[in-house]
Amino acid sequence: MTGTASTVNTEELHESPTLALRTFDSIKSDIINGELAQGSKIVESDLALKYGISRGPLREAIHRLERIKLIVRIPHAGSRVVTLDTRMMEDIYNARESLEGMAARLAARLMSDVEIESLSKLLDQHAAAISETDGKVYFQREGDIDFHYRIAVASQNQWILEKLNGELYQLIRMCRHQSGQFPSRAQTALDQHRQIAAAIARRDEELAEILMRRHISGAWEIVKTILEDQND
Amino acid sequence: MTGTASTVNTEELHESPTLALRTFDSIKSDIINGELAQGSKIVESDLALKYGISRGPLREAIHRLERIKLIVRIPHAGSRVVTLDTRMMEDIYNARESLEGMAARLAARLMSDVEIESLSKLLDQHAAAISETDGKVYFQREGDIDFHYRIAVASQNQWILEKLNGELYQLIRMCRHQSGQFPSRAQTALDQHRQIAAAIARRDEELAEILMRRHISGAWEIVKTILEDQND
DNA sequence: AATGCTTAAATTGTCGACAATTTGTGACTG
DNA sequence: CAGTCACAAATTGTCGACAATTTAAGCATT
Repeated sequence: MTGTASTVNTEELHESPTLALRTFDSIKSDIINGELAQGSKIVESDLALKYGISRGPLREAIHRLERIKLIVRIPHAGSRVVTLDTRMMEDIYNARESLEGMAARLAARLMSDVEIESLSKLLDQHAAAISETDGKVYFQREGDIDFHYRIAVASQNQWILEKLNGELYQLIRMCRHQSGQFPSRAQTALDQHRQIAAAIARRDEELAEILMRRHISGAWEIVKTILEDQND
Repeated sequence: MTGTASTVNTEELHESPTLALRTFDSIKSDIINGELAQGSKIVESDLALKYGISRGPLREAIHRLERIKLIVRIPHAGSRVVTLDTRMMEDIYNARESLEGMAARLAARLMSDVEIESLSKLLDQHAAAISETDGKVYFQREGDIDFHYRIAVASQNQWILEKLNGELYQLIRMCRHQSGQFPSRAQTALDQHRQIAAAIARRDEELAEILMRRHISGAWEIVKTILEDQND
């Protein structure tokens, strides 16, 4: 670990060894950024042409996108980009709450002292970034996910890590990206992160889980009102 | 809902509309039943021949099996049937504990009165089956999962339901099936199920979640010792 | 005899063409 | 004029062949 990066790029940097995986990454970005609109129909031959590959690997890419719920597929009837409604996001946030709560509990049990130290430094960097930009931290989005990502890794639970990082965070990124700017919650979020980190440092599994769950359910309350205001 | 079925078949009964999906189901059964041994190599051309299809749909089936973790895949290097070690099962049970805890909480909040009544009747049927067979309930396996399945449905959380039913339960079934007979825990399990159902009927979200988590973590302690004894 | 390189076999990745299914269109009938 | 059936277009599902990559085996070299 270099310790210099304030944001961790969770994507693979080295080119994927297969066409299908590279295309999967491309389409994933296009969906998250909104270049492929929500609910728009996916026609295999069109996309194959657009990305310059044949239908075989493209189909695999689509299947992988279905796996992480960015695409909805119906046999013989084709596939569409997912449409994020409030109902679905509530499911996501509830699942995230329980999973990350467990992750925080496990992290409190298993994290090494040097990891805990490193986590603390990460939060210092976030604090610095907040005061520098006077609360309008642009990278708060990624920085926030960065903190949660570290907890997930520290849990040493592969299943949970994979679901959070590969699926839930993607959907949350997409939702954030396509819902305009969020109110600057950077300072309160950081405070809560600090409390969680402190509980972990104290090896207080119970408290770490409770604080993490409260943190996420609080975030959901905000997102919920935004989504509801949007659709009225 | 008919109310007559004591065990719910969670698989699709009507033939799947596509070759890939049918083959997916076949291979899935073969893996869970142990006809395809853990860790054995999967060669696409061989399996395609065995199931009488071409490599295209077979590849899709394999991808779906990878998705639910019954197969592990490495690009260009082929795929193998998963090997269930203690480490992995611990991840599974920890994830299950948090997810089903949340499901029980949501069920306590959202379940309709008639659903609660039906759940109670299901437990009566389980009790009858236990006394009939004098504790040696053969279908306890499925019956147990049946109860948990109902809670997952009642949570009305699609994401959680899909992960539990499509992924975690499959792995647990496979683990049970390939670890010989488990000690008859039918009576204690039923008692705990009754307590959970009672908490749900009382709309006590907090208690429902706690009891469900305790129930599952207790089950893990048993499974854990079995797995450890096995590998020594 | 052990190690490293070269080559051959086996296996996966990719492609384009064909078959099966669904969806949309339009004529026909009540 | 509404509803239904048949037909045609578009799209997905399936297949077999070819290309790229990994794994293994065999040979030469130290």
